[in-house]
Amino acid sequence: MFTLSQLESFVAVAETLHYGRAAERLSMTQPPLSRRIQLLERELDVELFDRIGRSVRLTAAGRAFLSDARRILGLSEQAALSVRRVPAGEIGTVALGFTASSAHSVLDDIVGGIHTRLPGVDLVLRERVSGRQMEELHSGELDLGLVRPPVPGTGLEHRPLHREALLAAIPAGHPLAAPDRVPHVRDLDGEPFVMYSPAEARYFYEVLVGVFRGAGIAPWYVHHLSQVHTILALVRAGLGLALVPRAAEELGLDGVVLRPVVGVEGAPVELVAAWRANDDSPALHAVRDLVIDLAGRGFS
Amino acid sequence: MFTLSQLESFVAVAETLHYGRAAERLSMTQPPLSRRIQLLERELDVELFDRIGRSVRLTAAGRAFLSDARRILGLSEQAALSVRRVPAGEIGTVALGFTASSAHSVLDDIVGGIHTRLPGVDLVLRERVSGRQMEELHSGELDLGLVRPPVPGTGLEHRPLHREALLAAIPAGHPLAAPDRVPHVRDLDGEPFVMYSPAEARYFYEVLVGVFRGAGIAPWYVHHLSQVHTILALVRAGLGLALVPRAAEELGLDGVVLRPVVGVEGAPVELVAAWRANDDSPALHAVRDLVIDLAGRGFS
DNA sequence: AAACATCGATCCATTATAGGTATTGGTTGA
DNA sequence: TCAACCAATACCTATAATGGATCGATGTTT
Repeated sequence: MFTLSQLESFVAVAETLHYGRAAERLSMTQPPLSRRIQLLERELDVELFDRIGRSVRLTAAGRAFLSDARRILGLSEQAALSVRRVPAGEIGTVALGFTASSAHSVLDDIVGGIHTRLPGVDLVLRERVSGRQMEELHSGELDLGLVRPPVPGTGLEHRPLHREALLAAIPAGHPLAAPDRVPHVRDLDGEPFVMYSPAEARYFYEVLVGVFRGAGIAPWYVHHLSQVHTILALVRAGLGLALVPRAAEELGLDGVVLRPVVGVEGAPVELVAAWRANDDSPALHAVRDLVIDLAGRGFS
Repeated sequence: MFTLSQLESFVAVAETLHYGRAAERLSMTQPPLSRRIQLLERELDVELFDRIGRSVRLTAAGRAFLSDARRILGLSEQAALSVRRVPAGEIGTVALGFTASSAHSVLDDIVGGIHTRLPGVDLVLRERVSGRQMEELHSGELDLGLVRPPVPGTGLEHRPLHREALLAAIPAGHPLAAPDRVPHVRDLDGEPFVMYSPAEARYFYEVLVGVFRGAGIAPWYVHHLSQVHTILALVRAGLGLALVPRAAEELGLDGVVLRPVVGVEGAPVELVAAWRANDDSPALHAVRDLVIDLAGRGFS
């Protein structure tokens, strides 16, 4: 196989059609350049130049090979440059998992921020429930996950990103939705309630169970669902009340009123970023640092 | 800049993840292979492998570089193979000129023959009158021309390809078109006649003038045109008679009858191939030889 | 736990390759 | 015909690549 320096030499001679000047351009003397071209021609088993007298001309084969040589040299230069950008995290692929509920709050900002500040990073987005994300983080199918706590301490690191309040979702005509009415947790006691599924949305289920237990009440669970927009649809249909994260406001659903609830203060819904502790992918580091930085700024 | 053998070594180690086996595959011993990879890493200023204990793993940069390395090696191999095919004429570009009239006879066979028997040759087709083709052959804009004689002897070589008969084009209702009638040249004397243009179709003009002079007749030129299909359109419209090459039968125009004419025997319309005498392009040689070969078989 | 096997890195002597200087031979232009 | 030019050649030197022996570290076996 020929060498890249042979290609460089060939291109230089092909462009100058003068061994002396080509050698000068290559910072060498003319005799070894002649030898290099000869070796390249022997290697390819093809005449690249016509040496008629003291004039040098490309043969048809030389013309054909010139464009290939330029392409190979260009690719090589490109590869050398871009591989240097990998350890800086500017280039790479990151598989990002997210829960359906986080898609309504922080995902837009994260994807947008990566697109503008890490344009060389390819994001692969996968919607998964938190448990499945943990599994796939371990197996390597995911590099970074946006999950609900808790994160088991075996091989995964994590960091809180975001806390959200819970709001009551009330059908528009319902008495609790009256403008002068301030809903209280106790108002939910015994009421029909659209609950999260303990299997597919275990985190929300447990958060709500904790809230109800703390308040000493017991709503009447008429349905168990996992997706916020489905829950709101049932609320609008009048099947019951619900508690949903504040980000549900972004959905802008008519016919449902979202109200703070006395006794459900604070921001009990937490979102954390999780990743493999031993993952040394520079692109992951860059993305993770960016996500944490965005979280610190409140995901403007 | 790195070398291609460094890339080969890198790919071998990346695929085996074992310096010893990779060295074996490269027909060398392990120490110089270690050094090659180290030099490549120093050249790129990037760690390509993690040597943890006695296991070798690709880094993120190594994975990114692997695909580039494979592409560069593949291109190089491809370039080395294809440049060998150039001198055989199997690869290259040939600019082929042709007259409008030859498009109706031999061009299909030529283009088809090149496509099947010289699939690596790119044909650039240009319709030009014969005179312009000669100019562009000299200037290098064309490599091969399908022209009408004569070809001036300065720097161009040529070879006859094809001879064609002239047929009379007669409107369907005309007395000469009657099935039992055999047209004779003298029938054209003084008749309205759609003539070739002496400027744009000089060859046909001169051939017809020669025919009429030999027969001692003088048709009445009602139009001067250069394209066969335009001439036939005027004949169909009843503006006059015409003489056209037999290939006009391919046009299959209704309303016009094509008939042999007594006194215009033989095949007076000649087509020749012409090319630069000093052109050493292998692709041109291959195409020219193929065209001549096809001509010898009568363009089946 | 200790001996052993495995594997990549290092050291060193040898060989091969590439580069430079001087020169030749052929071609072009004055 | 002579001089200038240019690529090719010959020859020598310097640099770099190779291979054998060995080291050091890391798992593995008994």
